[in-house]
Amino acid sequence: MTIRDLATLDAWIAAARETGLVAFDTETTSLDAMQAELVGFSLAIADNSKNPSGTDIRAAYVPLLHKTGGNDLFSDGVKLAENRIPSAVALERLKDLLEDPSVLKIAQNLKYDYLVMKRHGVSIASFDDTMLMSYVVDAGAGTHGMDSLSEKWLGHQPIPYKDVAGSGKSSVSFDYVDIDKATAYAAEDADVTLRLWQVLKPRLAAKNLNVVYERLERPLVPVLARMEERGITIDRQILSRLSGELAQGAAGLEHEIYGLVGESFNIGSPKQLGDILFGRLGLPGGAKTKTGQWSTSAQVLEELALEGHELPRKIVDWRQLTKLKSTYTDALPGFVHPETKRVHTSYALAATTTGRLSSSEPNLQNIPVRTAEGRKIRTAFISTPGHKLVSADYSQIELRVLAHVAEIPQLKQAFSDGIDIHAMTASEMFGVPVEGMPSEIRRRAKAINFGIIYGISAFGLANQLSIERSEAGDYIKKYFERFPGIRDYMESTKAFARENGYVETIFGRRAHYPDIRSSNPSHRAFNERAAINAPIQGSAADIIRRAMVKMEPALEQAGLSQRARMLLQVHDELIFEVEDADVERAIPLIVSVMENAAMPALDMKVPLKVDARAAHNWDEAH
DNA sequence: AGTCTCACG
DNA sequence: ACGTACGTGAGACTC
Repeated sequence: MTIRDLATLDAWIAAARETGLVAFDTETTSLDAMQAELVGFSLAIADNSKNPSGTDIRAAYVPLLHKTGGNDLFSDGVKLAENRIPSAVALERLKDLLEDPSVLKIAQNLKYDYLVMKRHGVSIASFDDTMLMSYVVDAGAGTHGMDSLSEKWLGHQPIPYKDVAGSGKSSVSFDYVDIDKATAYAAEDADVTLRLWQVLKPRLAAKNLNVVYERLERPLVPVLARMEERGITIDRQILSRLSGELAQGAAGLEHEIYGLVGESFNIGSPKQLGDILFGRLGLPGGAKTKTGQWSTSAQVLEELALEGHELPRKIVDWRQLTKLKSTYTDALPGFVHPETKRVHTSYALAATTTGRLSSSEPNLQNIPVRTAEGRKIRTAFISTPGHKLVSADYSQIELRVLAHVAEIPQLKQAFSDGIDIHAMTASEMFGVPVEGMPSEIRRRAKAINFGIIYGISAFGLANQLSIERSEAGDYIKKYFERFPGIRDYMESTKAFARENGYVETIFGRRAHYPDIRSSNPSHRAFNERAAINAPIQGSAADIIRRAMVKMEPALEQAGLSQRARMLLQVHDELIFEVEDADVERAIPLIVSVMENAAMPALDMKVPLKVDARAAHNWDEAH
């Protein structure tokens, strides 16, 4: 039903207070929570007040800002629908409900609604998120959007959004959807959300996953919402200047490439490039892509360059410059918010199989760092006047997790003693002293350590080091002789995954691998490597999640919460904006929270180490 | 919409 | 004999 008068809204809110829980959903003008205007909201209530898990659910939609009428009515072409509660009044009532800690609010992807409401002055307290509940129960087994959850658990397909607002060019924002259609759609969403909660709540408990949900997932929602809301400043002048330099560099290379080839073509087209390199010029092809074309990947081109060809190097360089230009210097300014003048990424809490976050629109977890050219992009991420950016990152967190979970004495000892872990690995394997270790030996040991984390294969290691597969196989054999506990750990992880269909992190988070028993050997091997990696990557993800949850209370207690603000997370790194005068005090606190993030719940047998520094921009802080 | 490539941890 | 290093998101090209 549609709620159009205050008395009815009050009655619904009173009913929600009776049962102590209400499903809630916002309807807005944008998928981007930082841009979205609230158009209306829906509520769903389990009617039987003595039995909130009952199936007797009613749902309603409260329109706030729907527009109506045609171009003939007003010069601006719109008029607010009249048959509704004045939005300021409805919002006031809604605020009372959402901020009431004695009523559990249930939403699907709550971070979105949380941000929208926060921007309207409402701070939601006491909530559950069905998307996160599904993620905790089923990470790796499908997506966690409402439509797929409804299909999966309720056998019901909700009204598609495009049936309400249209699609493509003819689509309209939700404020132009008529109220009856909006009600059918929005009320159903709240209804489905409540039903999903009723299904998922007992499943969380049955699988003993409440702790993961309550300590690693749910409390992160407001933390991430605040980070997204704060955003970070970028210097558009720096990006614009870099863009010009990249354009010049790319144009020069383009000219040289056409000169060497003898004609112009689209260098950005892998198809055309492959035809030129391996057809017209007759260069020896390497790997093929899955569609049977010659691969033109950087690795292939680098090898051709090593064989003395002049062209591939220039193509690699051209690719690098155009990548930096299109993905970063040209795209980032488009993400500057018109009002805040900052860039607000969006973090996905339920996107990865392992428990990592992901970042999008824009992705701020893949800002270049590995090349000098790329790092210049980081100089454009700056602190506001009177502040510094502080970057704090875990040192070797995944290898430390591996040392802990696999209980490897030499690794644990090396981390406790603060020894260079790759040099130690090389020393164990090749009998070379750590002092004066040749860099090439260390480089190989480092690649092996990474390979172990990824579920090593001779093929992958050979590829990485550009050596023969047999030689890579010898390294792996040697490694397992020196670290038999790693091989045991990998084998027992595989066995566990085969037996249970999932693996677990140190906090008990599960990552599912439904295809681990595939009869296709390569498919199965792929799942096995992923299953070996997941507890390591996922445990590291758990640890930084704990650090993020603990960070704000710790800053608050130190009186720094207004002066030191967490802005970004990049898997093993947290970036803060800190007032100049507080940097020296904030850094040790941040480091301490991160280094102790796994305690006291977990008794990590390996110390965690965090490096932190402050500077005016991200490049110098990192 | 799918493919290829490449940016990050 | 398979065909792969683990986890992501985005831009350009292609159909």
